[in-house]
Formats: sequence, C-alpha cells, structure tokens
Amino acid sequence: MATITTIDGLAQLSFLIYGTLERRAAEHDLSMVQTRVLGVLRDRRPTMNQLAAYLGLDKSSVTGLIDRAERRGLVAREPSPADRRSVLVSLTEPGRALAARVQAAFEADVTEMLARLTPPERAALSAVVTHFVTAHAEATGVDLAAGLLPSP
Amino acid sequence: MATITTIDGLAQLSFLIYGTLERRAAEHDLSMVQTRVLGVLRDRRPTMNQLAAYLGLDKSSVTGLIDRAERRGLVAREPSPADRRSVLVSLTEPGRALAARVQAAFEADVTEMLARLTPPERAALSAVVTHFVTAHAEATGVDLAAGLLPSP
DNA sequence: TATTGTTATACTCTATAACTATA
DNA sequence: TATAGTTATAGAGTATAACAATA
Repeated sequence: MATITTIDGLAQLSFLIYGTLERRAAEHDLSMVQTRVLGVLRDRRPTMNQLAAYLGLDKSSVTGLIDRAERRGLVAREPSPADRRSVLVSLTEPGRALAARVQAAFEADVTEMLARLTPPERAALSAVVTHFVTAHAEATGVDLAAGLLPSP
Repeated sequence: MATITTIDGLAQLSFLIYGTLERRAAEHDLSMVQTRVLGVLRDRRPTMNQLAAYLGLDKSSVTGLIDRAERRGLVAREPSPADRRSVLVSLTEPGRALAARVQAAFEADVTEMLARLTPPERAALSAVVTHFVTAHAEATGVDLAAGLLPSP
C-alpha cells in the first residue's frame, strides 16, 4: 500500500487509459496509428499532406499507412478537383463503422472504471480534468478539440 | 468552447501525459518500449523470460530489444548462476543515468502542468487519481506498483 | 520431455532521399 | 522553381515457428 505521488498517479492513469484503447483497437486488428487515422478522418477529408500534418508524420509514412488502410477497405483515395497533384482521403462506410465500434468499446471500458468512483469523486474528476486539459490548451495554443482522437 | 465529457477529458489527459513522456524519451533517442525496459530494470534483474512477461511481449521480441539496448551500453546480459539456460538482464550505470534524466524531465513537465491548477484543484486531482488507480488495481488484481513505468 | 533463449522470417511503422507529375 | 505524392531504402518493433542448449 505505497503512497503514490500525483505525478506517478497521473502517469499510471495515462498508461491505463492508453492501454485500454490500444487493447480494444488491437481486438479489431488496428494499431494505435491506424486508429488515429480513422479518428482524424471521422470529420475531415484532408489531402495526404494535411493528414501527415494532423498525425505529425512524414508524408512518406502516411503513404504506407493509407496503402494498408485502403487495402482493408477502411479508407478511400480520390483525386482532388482543385489541384491535380493532390489526393483526398476519406473514410469508407466500413471504416466509419469500425471506428465507431472501437470507440464504443473504449467508452464502455472507461465508463466501467468511472463506476468504481463515488458520484462526488466523478464530479470532482470531471471538473479538474476539464480544467487541466483546457488550461494546457490555452497555455500551449494547441486545442485538442472533441472526439476520440483529437487533432490540432 | 465545446463541453467535453469526462471520458473525452480523460482520453485527452492521457494522450497529453503519454505524449509528454514520449517526447522527452525521444529527445534521448529512446522509444517508449526502450523507456519501459529501463523503467522495469530500475529495481529488478530479471531473466529474459521474466522481462518479456513484465513487458507483455514475446521473448523473441525482447531478444531484439535487449540486443539494441546492449549495443548502446544501456543494459548488460549475464549468465544466471542458478540455471545455465537463463540470462539475467540489468541496467548499466549509463542506462540508469539516462533513465533518471528522462524521468526528471518528464516530472518537470507534469509539475509545470499541475502548476496551472489551484491548490484545491491539485489536492482534488491527487485524491481522485489515486483512488481511480488503486480501485482499478483492486478490481483487476493488477498492481501497477510505484515508479515511472509500473509493471505487474 | 519441457523450458530458455536465439534465429529466421514476415509484417507494420517510421524517416530520409530521390523521383514524377503538376503548379 | 516549388509543391504533392510515391518509391526506394534502412532501421525499430512485433509475432510465429524452428532450433540449440540445458533442465
């Protein structure tokens, strides 16, 4: 029954939540980066270049990522009408459905974890976490926005 | 100024903390898994097999991981006196020093984030996070124990 | 026979550099 | 010339299957 510091607790909490999503994604043969791709595309139809910026990856890495996702039928490439050099990437219906399944399973897991807290604890956690995240967003200028896999 | 749910907030918080560690580790040319290896070895001298269990990886994956860490002088292999099939893995002094530097930088980052909260908020966060993590440990039987990179 | 660790092989993920096609 | 995307190549990380040495 060791006393844990706030920092250790936050680190453990992060690994716990991150690992939960990773496990649920793996159940559907999705890596974390493929899961992020689906998350980014949920409400966007970016070019390959823009997608690389969202993911913080080199464009050559994204070529392979989208190759594999397209081979599985999760995303589609289309030529951009505006610029014949560009390629637009979007989610297919199976891709959208898969993303929804993973997100639902993940949310169920976290809901179950939250159920172990008392209602006042849940309220306190919600308030502090919200402030923590928004304060960080303001301080750094990076808004994580809403959704499973936020992006700048 | 969208309202975020507790689940979204927790997910964002987790990505934020996880990404912070990942960035600090990368500054020292450490991947997350190599960082976990150093963390596990901080207070253990396991066999390859035991290390694989701590990391949740196949033993063949750990062979390559330790090959690369050993090549960098961060860890050392020794024959086990107890069983001539076994190999004991331990941190070298440079490995220990590197792990300490990464941990210190990470803790400084999180401390800075926590400084954006009020003292009562910090106290509330600490209490709830501790309960969250310990409640999960009790419910699942997995004790994350102390330290930067907890293991079963 | 069973276990420990390594090797062989295959695939994902990542980056750098060079290339093609457009702008 | 500059930009968008792909290809070539190299290396880390992962797993499965086969193997050698030891128990």
